[in-house]
Amino acid sequence: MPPTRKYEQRLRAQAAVDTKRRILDAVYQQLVDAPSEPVSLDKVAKLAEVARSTIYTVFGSRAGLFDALGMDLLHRGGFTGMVHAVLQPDARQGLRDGIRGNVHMYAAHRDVLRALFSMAQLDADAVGGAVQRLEQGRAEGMNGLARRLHEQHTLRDGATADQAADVLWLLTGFDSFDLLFTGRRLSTDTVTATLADTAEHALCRPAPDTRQDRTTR
Amino acid sequence: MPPTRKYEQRLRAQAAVDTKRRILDAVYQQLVDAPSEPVSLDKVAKLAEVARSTIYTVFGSRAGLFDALGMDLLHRGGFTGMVHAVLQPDARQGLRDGIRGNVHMYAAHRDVLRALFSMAQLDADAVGGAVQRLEQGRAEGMNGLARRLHEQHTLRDGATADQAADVLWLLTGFDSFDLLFTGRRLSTDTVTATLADTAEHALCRPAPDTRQDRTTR
DNA sequence: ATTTCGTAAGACAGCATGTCTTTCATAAGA
DNA sequence: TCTTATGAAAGACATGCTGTCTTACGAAAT
Repeated sequence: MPPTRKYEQRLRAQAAVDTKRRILDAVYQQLVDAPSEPVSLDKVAKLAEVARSTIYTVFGSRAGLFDALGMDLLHRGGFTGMVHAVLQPDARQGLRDGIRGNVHMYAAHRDVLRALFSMAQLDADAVGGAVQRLEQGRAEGMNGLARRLHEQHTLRDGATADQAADVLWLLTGFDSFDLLFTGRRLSTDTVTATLADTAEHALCRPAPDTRQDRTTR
Repeated sequence: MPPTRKYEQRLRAQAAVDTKRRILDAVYQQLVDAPSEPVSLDKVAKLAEVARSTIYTVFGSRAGLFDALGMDLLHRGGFTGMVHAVLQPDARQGLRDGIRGNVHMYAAHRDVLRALFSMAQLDADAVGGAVQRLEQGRAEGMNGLARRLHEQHTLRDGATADQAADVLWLLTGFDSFDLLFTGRRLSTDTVTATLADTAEHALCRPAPDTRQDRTTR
């Protein structure tokens, strides 16, 4: 039967939010503690001090849980600041600041993002649409940046906006970051410098004033 | 008790090799048919027309199977030709030919390699050491190429051999290929051109004669 | 003719997922 | 204060996959 009287939540709604948080934090922690072994909801439930069935009532499914984790990172992980960095008036500076912001964000959540991206590759609907949405936003951002680099006559001779979009898409991807960060054990600053230098040399005409070679290792 | 008399295989050894082949082909096929859903040994066994237990007696474990698949690709996938491409006298030409060979190999086995690499990231010992060995070979190859680019004075001013090795490592990775090939739906030729152009502009002094901008899309 | 070994067939335990039902405690409404 | 809606716990259950083990057969080698 339908509810016979209205019933607005106040305190208990907050409790529900807390439960959600505890569960999300538990998955996050589980991935940080054991980055390269499979996550079972049983462990997550115990870590969050929650019944395993509660995960299902709150997130609907395993995929829903990881989808929520992705959205959580998207909102709390500094994505919005990065978007603003890319959108600043000077496209060339936007390129560098965007890459820097990107790398910092990737580095801060490396293990969790690695798991999310790999899961998405391996099992299409294992993480809901979180990764897809995230990547689509990045694609649009890089297309826009490429167009603005072109409009501001920053691209080198022979480079088109389309080509620039491809290269930017490549160099701002999580995998590119991780290939250098984890694969070559470079610091975040060195990764930033490497990616930014590569992008500028590949796409832009020689800089008028800025020195663009990384110095630290 | 130990074998009481010597017993050399001839015909049956060949049959064993055939069985092994059928199983490896079945996993390969399974990954090509359903690239983004988990593989169960049950399906593989049915596809290979083999008892599931046979997979264990032949490969020891699930990880052993995928490890063998990786080794199989390494030997039959054209890796050796690629190594020779990189090692030719002219380092700069080795760079371009190496990238071209790399991309062709990645494209020919895209789905299977995607699965192997993602599995390796997600679960450390899910594919044995196949991916690690493969990647270590690539790392050494790129270190050597970077050194030779440096010795032949091909690197642009301000670029060191170490930096070149980092960038080459990045641009010859499977993930970089796939970011462009699958993520941007570029053809293998366009991916080759994009990666090679990016590498040259990022690392080399301006080419004396060769035109180095991709034309096709 | 006898022995060895690759393979089939299947039982079994362990673990994870997903669904469902029952129960409890607590805050909101009356 | 009394009732009701609801978040959450607890746990049973079916399903599917992995990994190990045992038994049995048939064909090739001796």
